[in-house]
Amino acid sequence: MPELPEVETIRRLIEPELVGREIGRARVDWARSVGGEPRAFARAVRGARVRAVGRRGKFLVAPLERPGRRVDGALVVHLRMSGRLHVEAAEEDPGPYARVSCELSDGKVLHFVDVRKFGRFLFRERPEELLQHLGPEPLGEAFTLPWLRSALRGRRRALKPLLLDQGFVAGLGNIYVDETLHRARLHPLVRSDRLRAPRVAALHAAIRQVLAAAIEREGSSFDTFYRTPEGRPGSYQERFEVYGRGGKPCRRCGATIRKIVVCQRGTHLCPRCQRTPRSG
DNA sequence: AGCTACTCCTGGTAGC
DNA sequence: TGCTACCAGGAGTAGC
Repeated sequence: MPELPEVETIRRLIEPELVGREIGRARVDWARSVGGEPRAFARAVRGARVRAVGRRGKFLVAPLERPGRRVDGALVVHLRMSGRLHVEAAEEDPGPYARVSCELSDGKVLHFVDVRKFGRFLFRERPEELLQHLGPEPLGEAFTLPWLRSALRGRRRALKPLLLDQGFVAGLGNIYVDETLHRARLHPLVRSDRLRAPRVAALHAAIRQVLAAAIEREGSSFDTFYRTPEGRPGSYQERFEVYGRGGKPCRRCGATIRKIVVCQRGTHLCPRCQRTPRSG
């Protein structure tokens, strides 16, 4: 599902399609996608100009310029499980799952397509309020090794749920947590405050390496959901070491990859590379 | 503080 | 073939 690398790929590809365009009429086919008030949403974005398309964690944030309005505000988009963004010609059919469609001043239309309806396509006068709970960007300057060491020590939580917690670090999801933990040779149930310094360094490096490599390959597509806005699948799934590889041999040691459940999430690991918490 | 369960949704698939 | 039951999955919320 779209995690940081997929969202960043979408951001890079869609930004030139949106920056400088003015939003005209907005059509909302599923009220909850815009937070429940279709008319208020349409009124808020009408006449707004897109200044940029940024990313914070798994959120896309597009600051707007709204001449004559009290506050400029921003579009805040979260794709969750199945959300996609498409910029298409007006006569193009976005299909049955288009939840929000915004006409653009260049004649095209921005469609928010979301089969499972978990995603959000919101307007916020103060977008920072929605984002303030997020932890540091794992590829940003604040995510340093000393920060991670002290943050891990300050919590007493299993690594997997902690890394999935967007308030701890922003942008990791189920796939990249599993891949990261395998790379760092850490079991998902190891308690955060029990990690020794070399393991913390391995985790810090693994998070950055996995995310950077995935962005380089335009994210991962292993089902029909994720595509770049140009319709292309990413290719990082070809590099998966554990995710979706239950029953197959670990490429590093040959042991059979196991699939277990941790906090209601499918969790993939190599029992030899990633020793259980007890055996350290 | 951290855990578990529950909710939101739908397409896909397993089982009959 | 056609039906039902169940599952995945991010994140917010509630209760313990």
